[in-house]
Amino acid sequence: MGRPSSFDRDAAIETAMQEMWRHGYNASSVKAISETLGIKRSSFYNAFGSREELFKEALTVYFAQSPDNILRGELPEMPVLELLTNMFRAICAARAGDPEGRGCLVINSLSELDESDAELRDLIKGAVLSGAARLEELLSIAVQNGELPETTNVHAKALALQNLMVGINVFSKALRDEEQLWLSVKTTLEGLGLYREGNLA
Amino acid sequence: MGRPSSFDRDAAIETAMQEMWRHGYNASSVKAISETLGIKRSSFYNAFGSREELFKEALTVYFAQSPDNILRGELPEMPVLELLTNMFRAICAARAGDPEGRGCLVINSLSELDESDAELRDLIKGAVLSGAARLEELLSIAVQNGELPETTNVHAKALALQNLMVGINVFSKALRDEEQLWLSVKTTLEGLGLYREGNLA
DNA sequence: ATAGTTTTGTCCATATGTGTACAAAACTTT
DNA sequence: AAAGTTTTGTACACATATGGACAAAACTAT
Repeated sequence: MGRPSSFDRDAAIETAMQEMWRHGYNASSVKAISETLGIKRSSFYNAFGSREELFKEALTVYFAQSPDNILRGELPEMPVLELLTNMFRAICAARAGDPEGRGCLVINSLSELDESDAELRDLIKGAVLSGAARLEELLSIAVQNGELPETTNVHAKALALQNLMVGINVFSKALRDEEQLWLSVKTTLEGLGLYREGNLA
Repeated sequence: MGRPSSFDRDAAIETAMQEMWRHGYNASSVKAISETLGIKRSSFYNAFGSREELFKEALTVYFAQSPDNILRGELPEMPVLELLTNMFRAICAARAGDPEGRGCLVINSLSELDESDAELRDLIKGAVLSGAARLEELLSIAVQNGELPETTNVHAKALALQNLMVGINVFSKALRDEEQLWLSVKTTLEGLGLYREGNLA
């Protein structure tokens, strides 16, 4: 029913997400994205409503493929500390491996968005803070599992971990070498008593 | 000689720096800054040459008042670890104390700038990497002073510290409470064996 | 006061960017 | 084929943004 769309909506979101990741939210104007997609702005507005709505859809796509997505979905059967170590190693690999050095879309947005985009900013803030909350849950599980001593201050360590994660996502833009990046992370993890050798599963 | 400027150039740079800090480099157009300063764009170009040149001058002003400026100037007479602990505490206080939650101008720029501003991006990258180098120097001094054991891997710890610093400057945009922010930092510093109680001098 | 210098206001051309309006195009269903 | 629906192309009105040109304004030094 109705005229069919000339483009694949999902593929368009993926492309738009890559553009926003590359150039940032504000630099990704409706005009620019539309031209990248090879569609008219009228089609853009028709398909996505607004740039802000598209960004939200792009975020969902981003989350699904992000190296820290174990902070959102369900957990694999694996010791928690091994899981965390693997996650951090995966982040280092992804950030250093990106030839464009784009860092993390979410963290870039946290940096970029100011009061003028209050709603999006709060969305991003929420994502970051819930990441910290999730890390705290994971550490609590590790305590229950006997992977960590009962005396562990899981709240403090979760905040430290989230800070480490935010840091690496931005630091990776300046420090382009994966070994150095990982050294930085591993050193911190070891200091926190949270580093575990593990299989790269 | 010649017609006198209608505005204070230094004050204008300070104001422009605050605007760029608030809204980011790209959002700070020549038009916007000129209007904030209450001058015409012709005066802007005449006084500063270009937006990029003004940004460089703004960076100098920023560095001078940044809570991490001990990473550039000369060192106060103080144990190194105490100095570092104080610096991190000062960063937490500054970031949490900023009602606008602007984070750090340099780190924001590292996040924001992409290939299209290659020169500025390299400038910022350099600043961040030289921060890491300076931290490594400081830790080496601490080893020489006997504040740290000879076996300390100063390179690894310096990278971890710089990562911590980058992290806190961005994380502070989501985590607005100074106590929580400091808890995150203190936990990491303790883990690295670099935390020292000290006077707030 | 006159000559020289620098800043400033105004105008230009051009490009980008937003959001809406509306008719033509391209479908589906009956 | 006709009616209904959705996408698309084109146009409009407006604001933002860049950077240059150039004359008027506001000073200093002679």
